[in-house]
Amino acid sequence: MAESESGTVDLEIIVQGAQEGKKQELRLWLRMLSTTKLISQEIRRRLRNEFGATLPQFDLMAQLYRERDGLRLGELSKRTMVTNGNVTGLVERLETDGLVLRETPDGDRRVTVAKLTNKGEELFTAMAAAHEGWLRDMMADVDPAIVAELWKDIGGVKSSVNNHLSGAAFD
Amino acid sequence: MAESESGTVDLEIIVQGAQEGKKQELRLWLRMLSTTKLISQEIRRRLRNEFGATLPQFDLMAQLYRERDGLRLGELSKRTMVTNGNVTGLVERLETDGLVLRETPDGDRRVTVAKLTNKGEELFTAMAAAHEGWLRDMMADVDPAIVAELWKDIGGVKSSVNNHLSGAAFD
DNA sequence: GAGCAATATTTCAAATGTCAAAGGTTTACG
DNA sequence: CGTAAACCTTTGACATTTGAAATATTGCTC
Repeated sequence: MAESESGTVDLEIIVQGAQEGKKQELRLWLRMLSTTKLISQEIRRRLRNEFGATLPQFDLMAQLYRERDGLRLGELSKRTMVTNGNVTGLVERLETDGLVLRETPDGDRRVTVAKLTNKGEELFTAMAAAHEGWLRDMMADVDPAIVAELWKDIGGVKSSVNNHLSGAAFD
Repeated sequence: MAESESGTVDLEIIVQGAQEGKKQELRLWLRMLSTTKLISQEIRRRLRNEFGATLPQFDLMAQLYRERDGLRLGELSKRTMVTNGNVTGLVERLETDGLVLRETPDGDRRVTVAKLTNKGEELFTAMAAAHEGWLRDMMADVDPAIVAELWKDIGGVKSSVNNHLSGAAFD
C-alpha cells in the first residue's frame, strides 16, 4: 500500500509483485465469494417472496427450459453443478408441485428424463424475466464496458482453474 | 453477434449496447456463479481430503483467527454471511471437535462469544497456508495484472449490488 | 447366455442453509 | 418498580448439499 518515494515505477511494480502481490489471488477469491453470496442471497429472497421458488429450483428449470425434449438426470447434474443425489430430490419436489415430470425412455430403463410441464414453463418464463431485471438493477452502477471485461476475464480465471483441478474437469 | 459490415465502430458499439448488450449482466452473473461454484468445490474437496474439515467451518475459523478475543455469534453470522441459526450449529460441531469454545461474558448474559482453542488455531494455520497455495495454483494461468483488475472491478460490482438491495445492506 | 464391468439413478447419513417463532436478558420509560 | 421494547441466541421445520454405498439396467466378453 505505501509507495516508496525513491523508487521508479518499474521498481515499484517489481517490489509489489514480489511482496504485496503474494496474496492477490486469495483476496480476489474472497471478494468473488462474498459478492456471489451477496447476489445469491438477494436473488433467493426475491424468488421466494415473489414466486415461492428456490434458487436451485430456478437453476434446474432454466436448464430444462433450454432443452424442451428434457434432460437426463445425470446431464442435469452436470449442467447445474449439483450432485446426482441432489438432483433426485430437487426433481422430486418440482414434480410434486407439478412443474416438472419424469419419464423413462423405452430404449434404456436406467435413464430418467425430466421435462418442464406447461405450468413449469409458464412459471419459469415469468421468473426468468424478473431475474434478468434484478441483475440489471443490481449491476446498474457498473459501466457496461466493465461488465464485458469482467465476463471475459472471469472466463480466463475459470479456464485456469479448470486446468489445475485435482479431480474431474468441467467446461 | 453478427456485426453489420456497413456500420462505423461507434455505431457498432451503440447497436451492440442497445441490442446484444441487454443480457450482459445476466451472462456475467452466470459466469461468476459457475466459476465460484467450481472453485468452491475444489477447495471443499481438498479441505475434506487433507484436513477433514468443511468449507463453512474453515470460513468460520478464519473469522475467529482474526479476532483472538473471540466474536459474538451475531457478529460471526454477519461476517460469514450465514444466518444466526446456522452459526449455532456450526459452532456446536466445532466445539464438539475441540476447535472452538463458547463462553458467556459476565456483563451480558444474552451473549455467547466463540473463540478458537489452541488446537483450533493450529489446525487453522495449517489449513490457511494450504488454502492460499491452492488458490495460487488454480489461478496460476491468470496474469497478476488481471487478478488485480478483477479485484477492483468486482469491488465495483459489489458496491453496486449493495446499493440496490431490497432488504438489509452490507459492507 | 452367464458373468462382469460400465452406466444411471436412488438412498442414506451428516452437514449446511433459510426463515420464522420462541426463549432468555437487558434497557428504557412511565 | 414493572412492564414493554429491543437485543441475542436457540429451536424447529424444511430445503439443499455432499459423498459414499446400494440398486437397477445395459453391454460386453468368452
